[in-house]
Amino acid sequence: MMPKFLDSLPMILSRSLDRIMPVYRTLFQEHAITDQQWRVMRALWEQKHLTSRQIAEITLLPSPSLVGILDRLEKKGFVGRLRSIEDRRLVYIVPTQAGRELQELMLPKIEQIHDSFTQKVTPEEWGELNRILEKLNEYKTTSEIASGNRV
Amino acid sequence: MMPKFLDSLPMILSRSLDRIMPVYRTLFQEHAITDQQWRVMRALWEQKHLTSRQIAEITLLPSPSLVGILDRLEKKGFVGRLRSIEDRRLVYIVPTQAGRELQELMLPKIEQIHDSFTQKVTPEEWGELNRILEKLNEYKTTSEIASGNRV
DNA sequence: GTTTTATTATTAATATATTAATGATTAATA
DNA sequence: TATTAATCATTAATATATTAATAATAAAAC
Repeated sequence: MMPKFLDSLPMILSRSLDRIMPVYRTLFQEHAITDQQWRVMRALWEQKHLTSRQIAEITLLPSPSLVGILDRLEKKGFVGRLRSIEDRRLVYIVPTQAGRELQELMLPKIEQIHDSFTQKVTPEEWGELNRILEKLNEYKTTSEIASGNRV
Repeated sequence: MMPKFLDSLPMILSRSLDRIMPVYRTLFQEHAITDQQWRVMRALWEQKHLTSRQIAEITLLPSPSLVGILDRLEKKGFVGRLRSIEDRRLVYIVPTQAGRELQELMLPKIEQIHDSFTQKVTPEEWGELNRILEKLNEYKTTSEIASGNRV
């Protein structure tokens, strides 16, 4: 009855990420950027610009982290910051020419890696994975959990 | 044909973790410990002691991070460090009385949360999830990926 | 129109991740 | 057994995560 620690949801997901990320990271290192920095560049793909907030939502990166990540991407010359005129609270993040070139260079290989993963399972299994994870992601209030309700 | 960024394996796993961890974190915060600190305490459950290296393997926490995590758990009085006599390179991590009490206190609620997740899907789906993730975790050399082999 | 409330990006403080390197110790080998 | 190689915990340097707070600005309410 006692759930094995190693079989808990956080552990099985973390274990998968631990196995998967090194494959991507080899590519990232060739271009001297980090996982998070690539996430930002990838989000800018086919976009003229995005606000910091939009990038945080798309990439799942927390806003406070994003400040430093964008600082470093800016220093590397891959993005620029542009303060909005209509709403001066907003800051638009814009990929530079070098940023676009990096995207063009990396995206095919990223997709290649992605394919190498999806092709390890059948299309049905890939669909199942997404469907089951979505089901687990469904919102449940902490009060429900605290009260021990078995839904 | 172009895989959607948001549907990539790292993103779907990260998104799940982002949804799941806050549920656990509410409990962690009640006891003023972090995710990682709980992982260590949980690994010590029903163990007299574990080496730092063993804990790293079980918890998936990187060794360099573990040093600080153990420092803080030690300062909180939940674990102790014991240098091995047979092999003086080893350091045994031992839960203190307070550490045991924390485990006893938290474990039932942790299991309750775990159940609340598994019960969102059928037993078959839970099995499928684990099986599919295992399949995706299977090792593939970076050279295979670089060469673009479709296995 | 002025006060209040929300929103956006950011800072601050602490904890952790990543990669490479190091000191102490033990195992392996010539 | 003297040397070399491997192992364990740790440090160092940089990047990111988490939570709370703040400054600037905009929207809402009065």
